[in-house]
Amino acid sequence: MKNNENVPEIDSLLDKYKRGNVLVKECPSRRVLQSVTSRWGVLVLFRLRKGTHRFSELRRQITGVSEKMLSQTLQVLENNGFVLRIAHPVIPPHVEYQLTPNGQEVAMRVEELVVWIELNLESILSDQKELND
Amino acid sequence: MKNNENVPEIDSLLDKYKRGNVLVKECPSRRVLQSVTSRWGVLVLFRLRKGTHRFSELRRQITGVSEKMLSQTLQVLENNGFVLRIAHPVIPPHVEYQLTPNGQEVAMRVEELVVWIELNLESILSDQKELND
DNA sequence: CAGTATCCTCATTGATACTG
DNA sequence: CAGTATCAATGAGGATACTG
Repeated sequence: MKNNENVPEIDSLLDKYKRGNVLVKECPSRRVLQSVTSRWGVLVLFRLRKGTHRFSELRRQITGVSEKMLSQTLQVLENNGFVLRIAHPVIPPHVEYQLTPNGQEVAMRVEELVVWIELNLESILSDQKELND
Repeated sequence: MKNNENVPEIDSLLDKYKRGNVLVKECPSRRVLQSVTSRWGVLVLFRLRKGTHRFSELRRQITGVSEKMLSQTLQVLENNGFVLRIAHPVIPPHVEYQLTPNGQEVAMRVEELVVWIELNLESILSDQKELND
């Protein structure tokens, strides 16, 4: 470590390089990207674009998701500041989830990707190669 | 099964519902979406937007990806018709990867998502909740 | 209703070594 | 160079039961 010169400019360059570059393993942006593009993350963001939803609504609308995965996914998105969790202090519990401003921004872009795929599914499927055994 | 009337309209409705709806578990579009938003899939698509690249180039540029995962990811994207693989019959081997027209379309949308995250990283990080132990 | 806790499985991933 | 093959480890994910 001592024979490695600690040149300020290099540190600064490295920081800049790492700040917003998903191609760099250590860059935080890659973590954020993964939370957004995670298996259930995409679908939750996509669904919340339509507006506020309760836990059980999301659970029913996103076919195949388990309670555990949904709750976990929502927590990650909440921790990243994309989803807002609003718990009404009533019995039985009533919790609503909605997008934050940043959440709106990413969800908008996620939606464009999703919608393109949905609309072009036939074209995509016809291009797919057969995977025999 | 016999007491379940096979009404054509219902079948047709079901088909339409399943055709391009990622929220439905059985819908092929969800598989396609996952291949695109997979851990390394996003990064490969993002990188290939810049143009054709060789295997080893991608391997070096996408920090942290293993040979196995890169090759696997490229195969999936190729099978879905998003990536074109061009192998030049020379020794040593020379293989290039580029986007297909459909690949360009998805990659464009992936890029918008990625770039937004990169540009807004600071805002996102400042919103993040602390996850102590 | 909206979760959490626990246990368990198997798919994804990585390290290493080898090949046309 | 551009992979494949093999094995080992991690963690994503599911089933079930329980709780404020």
